[in-house]
Amino acid sequence: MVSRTRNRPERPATVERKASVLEAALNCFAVNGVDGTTIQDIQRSANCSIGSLYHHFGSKDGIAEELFIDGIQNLNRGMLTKLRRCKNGEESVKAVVGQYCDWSTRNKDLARYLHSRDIEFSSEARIRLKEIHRDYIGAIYAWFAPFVARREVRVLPVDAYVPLISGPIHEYVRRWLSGHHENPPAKVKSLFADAAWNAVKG
Amino acid sequence: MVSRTRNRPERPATVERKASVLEAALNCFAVNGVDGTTIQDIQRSANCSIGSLYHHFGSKDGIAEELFIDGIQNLNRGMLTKLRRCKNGEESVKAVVGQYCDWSTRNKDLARYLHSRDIEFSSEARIRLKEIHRDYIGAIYAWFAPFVARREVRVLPVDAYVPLISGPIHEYVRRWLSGHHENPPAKVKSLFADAAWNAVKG
DNA sequence: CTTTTACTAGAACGAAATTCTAGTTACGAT
DNA sequence: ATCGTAACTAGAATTTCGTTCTAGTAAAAG
Repeated sequence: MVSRTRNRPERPATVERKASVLEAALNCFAVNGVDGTTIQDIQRSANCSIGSLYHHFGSKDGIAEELFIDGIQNLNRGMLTKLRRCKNGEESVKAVVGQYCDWSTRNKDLARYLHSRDIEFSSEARIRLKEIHRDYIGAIYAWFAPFVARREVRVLPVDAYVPLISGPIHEYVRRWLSGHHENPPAKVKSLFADAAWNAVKG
Repeated sequence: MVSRTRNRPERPATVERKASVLEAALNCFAVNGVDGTTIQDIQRSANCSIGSLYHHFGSKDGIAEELFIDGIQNLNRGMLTKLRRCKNGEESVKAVVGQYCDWSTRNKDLARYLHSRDIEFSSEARIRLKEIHRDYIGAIYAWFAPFVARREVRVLPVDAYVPLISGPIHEYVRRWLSGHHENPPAKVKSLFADAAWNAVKG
């Protein structure tokens, strides 16, 4: 477990195989849920052996964790890239909402999986996730700090910004992903973007 | 499975036993997570036999489902009761936020469990949950309809109300329950209540 | 060319969910 | 009151499924 993640670079075949396993796993999870998916399902779907799975991921939860972490990082990266093209507080707040809509629509299965929280994370993975979250939130706050400083954005308890800006669209998307309502996020994007800006503007 | 749920009323001892199993299960889930809890853990903790568990609940997921459904209904009931004491749109919207804070604080383990989504629901349970949700949402909309009719509350796409009103506080509470921030919901209750009202007032 | 290490393979193992068989207890009908 | 039936309890037997283990093959390093 220790030696696997350090040292030598992975062979090209390894990178491919790991990617194909994660893809296969996501498909299985999307169809049968995490618990409903067996190691054999993944192994068959990825055309590899059990030994290979365990060599690369260590456990079933290991696969689930890596998929989860990759997904979060993909989402975060996209968000920061989008954000850094914005010129002011209003554009930024609205971009957060818009990007979340777009990403979730483009990556439905992955979005559903990230919402599902069906994974028993190892303590290592939990620590890793905390780090990722801390770094991400740090970058986000750093981006918004100037807008708050010049009172473009309202001063609030730090923990309140994310819920106020992203809470409604998260809730909407979660419901949409589980089939609760008709309109795809694109249809309500600007409504929620306006509401978010309204909630935090100075 | 079919005959169990119809026909004869349950004996008093049965009601007690089922309740004690659900309580035991919630404790185990809170400590070790759903996956980390074995049937034996529950069985020992509830002082009953494996046969008894399977007689009453059919499976481990059956226990998890019933706990989930009971929890949702408890939450819904409390919300409607609170709501029906309100006199106007503003009071109602703010009551939704306040009641959610209070309930989650009073029932931390259950709230965490409801947020966890760690359950593979059977199709029966999924249908049941849809029904419950439909009825609940129906009652909520019926309550708010008059306020919308007289433009106390803004006219919006139906699917937007819940996310706009409850989205932020849901997000906040979810983060609080998983240890992300300091302030208990009570501390930010009025902030989020005001924001919710602001988002939907006419 | 040899040695080492990454990687693949699938049979064997063990833990935990579920099923099965054999009961016991409550309760309505006769 | 007692008989028959269905609710309920019990825990051993079985099955399922994640994980480990042993035996290899392919590829890179020396």
